[in-house]
Amino acid sequence: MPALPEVSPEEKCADCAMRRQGLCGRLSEATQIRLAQIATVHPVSANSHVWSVDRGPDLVGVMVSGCLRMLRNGIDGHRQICSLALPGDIISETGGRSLAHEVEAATRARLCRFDQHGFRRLLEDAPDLARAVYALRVAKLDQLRLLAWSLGALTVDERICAFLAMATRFMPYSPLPEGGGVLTVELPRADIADLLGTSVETISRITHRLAAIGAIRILDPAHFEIPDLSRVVRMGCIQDCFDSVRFSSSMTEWAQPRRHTGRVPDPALPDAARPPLSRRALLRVSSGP
Amino acid sequence: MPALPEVSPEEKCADCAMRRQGLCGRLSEATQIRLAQIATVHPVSANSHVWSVDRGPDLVGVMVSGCLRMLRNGIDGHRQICSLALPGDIISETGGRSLAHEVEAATRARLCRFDQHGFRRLLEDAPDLARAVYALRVAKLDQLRLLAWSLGALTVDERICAFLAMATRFMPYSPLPEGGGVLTVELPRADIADLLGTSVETISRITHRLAAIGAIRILDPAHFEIPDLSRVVRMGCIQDCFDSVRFSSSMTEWAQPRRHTGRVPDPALPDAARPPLSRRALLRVSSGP
DNA sequence: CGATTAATTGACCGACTTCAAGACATGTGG
DNA sequence: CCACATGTCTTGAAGTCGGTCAATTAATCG
Repeated sequence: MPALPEVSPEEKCADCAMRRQGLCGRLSEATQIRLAQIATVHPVSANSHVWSVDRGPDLVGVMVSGCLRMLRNGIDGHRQICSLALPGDIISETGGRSLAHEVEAATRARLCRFDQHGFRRLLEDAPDLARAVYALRVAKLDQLRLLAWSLGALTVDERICAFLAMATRFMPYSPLPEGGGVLTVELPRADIADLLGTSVETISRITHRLAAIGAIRILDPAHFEIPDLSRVVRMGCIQDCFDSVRFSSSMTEWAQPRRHTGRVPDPALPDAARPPLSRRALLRVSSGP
Repeated sequence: MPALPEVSPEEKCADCAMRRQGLCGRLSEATQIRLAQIATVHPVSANSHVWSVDRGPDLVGVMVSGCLRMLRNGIDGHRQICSLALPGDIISETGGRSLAHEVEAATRARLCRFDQHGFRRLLEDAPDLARAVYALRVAKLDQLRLLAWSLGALTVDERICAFLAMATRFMPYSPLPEGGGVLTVELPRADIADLLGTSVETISRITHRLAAIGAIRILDPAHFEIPDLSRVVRMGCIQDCFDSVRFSSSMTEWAQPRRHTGRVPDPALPDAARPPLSRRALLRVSSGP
């Protein structure tokens, strides 16, 4: 790598899509700058192994783009994804005493990694960072409870509906003028299956069954049109928590108000950060029913 | 209630079994005393409703004895227990934005409740309390990951073995001189079923199948003799994490060393805190093979 | 354009749920 | 002390959801 000119911490984060969301979005300007000093962005290719409890060094950082999967393998190769790390989410994997699991890239991703010791020091020193980390952890706990509940109490059909509905909250979702919207599921079928405790075949069968009854339209394997989101929410039995479960990618519901930053926040940014729909999907959408 | 004589905070906790375990066990003497000032112990009868996300006021406290279940109902009455609160565990349920769930007493229990505002103030003021709460939350996250994994990746048989094995870590377990030990499962079958995402019938069938192959002996519905724990661990596919997952009831593995308290810690206390085996179970145990 | 991977579709079958009834323990009141 | 009621646990029989295996189609990429 050629030696780049020195970049001030402020500039480093200037064009980062996650600057006002997730972990960083909950930090004061001052803490953000101090964090930037110990941060480096790492690109990660899809399906690459990011960390494992056995031999990995400690890993602390925040997701910038893409998606990681935290999973645990069963004896027979049966995998269960326990958590997804989405843009804005904090990654904090410390070796040693913990449930054995691995962290892999589900898609191509970028991870903003922090120096381990620097982060620990900053954690002691900056109460807003400590609070942000704590809040994100509490949110993850809720997400995990939801997952455990759906795995234990819902049928596969219901789980898939619940997933599709929730995915509109943490994955690219473009509302359509006629109502409803187009959901871009950035995960391959195998990962959805491993998350929902089922098989790719069942996912396929059920999504097509959902399409048959008009609950969704399958534009292509990664794009679903949802004409009536509330219907899918109901089919997933998550009416009671659809709005209240929090994801770091959707900051609107977080209790803490946005701080005054001295600049006018750019409302277009969150949408611009999303990858555009594929050509084909756009075609199918614009030539809708 | 007759007016009791004033009790100093120190005396209040003097004979509490959880004094050196769980949340309280991780606090400095000073913080413990300050916490005692805002604490009151509440007995809870089995199956009583302790809290629900809808209408309950905020609830903060620590389990002293017994067991609570945190659960979520499905549309058809299908319930999933997402977490168990065991002695030493912190209970901290704040209303409002959160995954809708309920907290019920799985057994007769005692809950040491803290004044909400006092606790929040103490949390800001005492870093050891904040650390303890954080550590317990991280542990719960691990437990929940384990649950999600077992629900998604394991067969029912494996889940039951994993549960029985883990239960030796967080429920009364008396090692026997000949090796193995007797596990007291304080939960009724219905709760085990709701935790493992199965039915009481299947639990019954599989435990008896396990007994048939000699993996366990059923002394009575609540007492299982486990001749070879490592075998059950292997059958539950949790070799890799059996020792490392932490529970507040088993403090030995926690990283933080016990603080100097000025008294010799009583090694008999943890065992004495456990309820004794029933008469019948003792009979069957002593007249073993 | 072939080669590789991902997604779909079909057929089969077995594990687990469900429904229903029996066994067992515990408690209550006469 | 027994009869009766209640709740928990166990056992049996039938039906089905959903996983596995195998084959086909579609998408992706040198």
